[in-house]
Amino acid sequence: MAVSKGLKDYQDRVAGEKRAAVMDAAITLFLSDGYDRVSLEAVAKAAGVSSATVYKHFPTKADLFGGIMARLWENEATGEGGVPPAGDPRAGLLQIGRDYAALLQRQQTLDLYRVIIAEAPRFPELGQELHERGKKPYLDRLRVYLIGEIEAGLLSIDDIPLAKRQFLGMINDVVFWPRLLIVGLEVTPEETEKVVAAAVETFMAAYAAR
Amino acid sequence: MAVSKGLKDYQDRVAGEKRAAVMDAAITLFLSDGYDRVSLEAVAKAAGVSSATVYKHFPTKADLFGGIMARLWENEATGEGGVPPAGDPRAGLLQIGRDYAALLQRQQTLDLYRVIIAEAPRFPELGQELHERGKKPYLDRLRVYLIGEIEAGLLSIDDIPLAKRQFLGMINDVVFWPRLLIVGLEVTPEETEKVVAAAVETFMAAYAAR
DNA sequence: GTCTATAATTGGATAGAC
DNA sequence: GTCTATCCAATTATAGAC
Repeated sequence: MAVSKGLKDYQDRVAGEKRAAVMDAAITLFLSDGYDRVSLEAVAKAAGVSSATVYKHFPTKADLFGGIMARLWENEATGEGGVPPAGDPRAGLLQIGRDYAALLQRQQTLDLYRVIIAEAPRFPELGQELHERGKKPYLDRLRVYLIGEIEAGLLSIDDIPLAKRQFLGMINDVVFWPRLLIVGLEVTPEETEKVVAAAVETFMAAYAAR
Repeated sequence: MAVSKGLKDYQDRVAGEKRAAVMDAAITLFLSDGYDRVSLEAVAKAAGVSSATVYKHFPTKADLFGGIMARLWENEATGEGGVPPAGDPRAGLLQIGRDYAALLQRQQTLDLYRVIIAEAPRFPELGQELHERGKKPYLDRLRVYLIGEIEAGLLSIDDIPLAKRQFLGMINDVVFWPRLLIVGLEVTPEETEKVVAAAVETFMAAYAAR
């Protein structure tokens, strides 16, 4: 009994390790090559297992792909930074804008968006989920923050959802969007900082309470 | 002689028609399914020719894909509308913003961006070209227009390239970007108009000459 | 659970007849 | 130029031994 229990534990541990290895390999490959160009044999090879093992853990390629994306989002720190204190709109907007820009600057964010955009017609729930997990945390943070500043009498905003998107859009469209089309395009930290600061100024010009 | 010349003309005409049919079929398929999921046999079938004929006109699948994208851009009317006259910044910005939003609203624009973003790592020149052909005409139009209004003393802008991107970014991020992730998401004409108008107001708050 | 070996299908690309 | 028929490589997925 003790022996067979020990054996089972061992098998479970190995299975867990192999499963993790498969997922790690799949993440790397899917993010760099896209869904269609990745064969499960390539995943198996990169993970150091046989393709049959891959199929034991993930019935189909689509299941593997879907499982992986969920795991990637777990790793993403979404609520990082929290909501800045009210009282200084420029400072608060700068902080949120910088955090957002930092997320957009990561290579993994770029690869992830590229793959999900490509597969959105075939995996609609993944596109939906990336939108929720990627952008919404910042939209939510921004909403709470803006309401605070409005209550403090420092900002005056009619349509808050629209104002939020304007702010993030001014950043997004320079720092992230072009890099999806032009591979290898670099945006320097200085440029990023300039863009965020300019977004804050334009936003304040429109929405500062008079 | 006359006969063989007539025969050659006939063959040329047929070849041209088949070539056009192949390109039409390929456009439809590539835009809806993406590069990898389209087989050349499917293209041949949809075009009503054999796969060997496809290969006579386009040596490789990549050649076919590249040839098609170039043709799509020819069809796009890029400079439409021209530069609005200076004198009324709100009116001019509204016009350019509406034209831009209209381009972004087309299904074909969405499909094209999706496919090119997905293949940008493998076809870097296509991503570059889409950026030039898609966004740049509006950036150029906007630049010329803004300079006119600045010279007329109605706007005051330090960093024109940045201001341009802010304006288009405020539109783009609401009207286009989310639709790449959330398939089937509709943006109504009313919403679009509201977003464009709001972008104009925010822009004016920041850049109107005092 | 994991592996080796392989089945079954499909894809890109070509040879040769007309 | 176009077609039929086909080659060859790669891919998803499974069967059966350990």
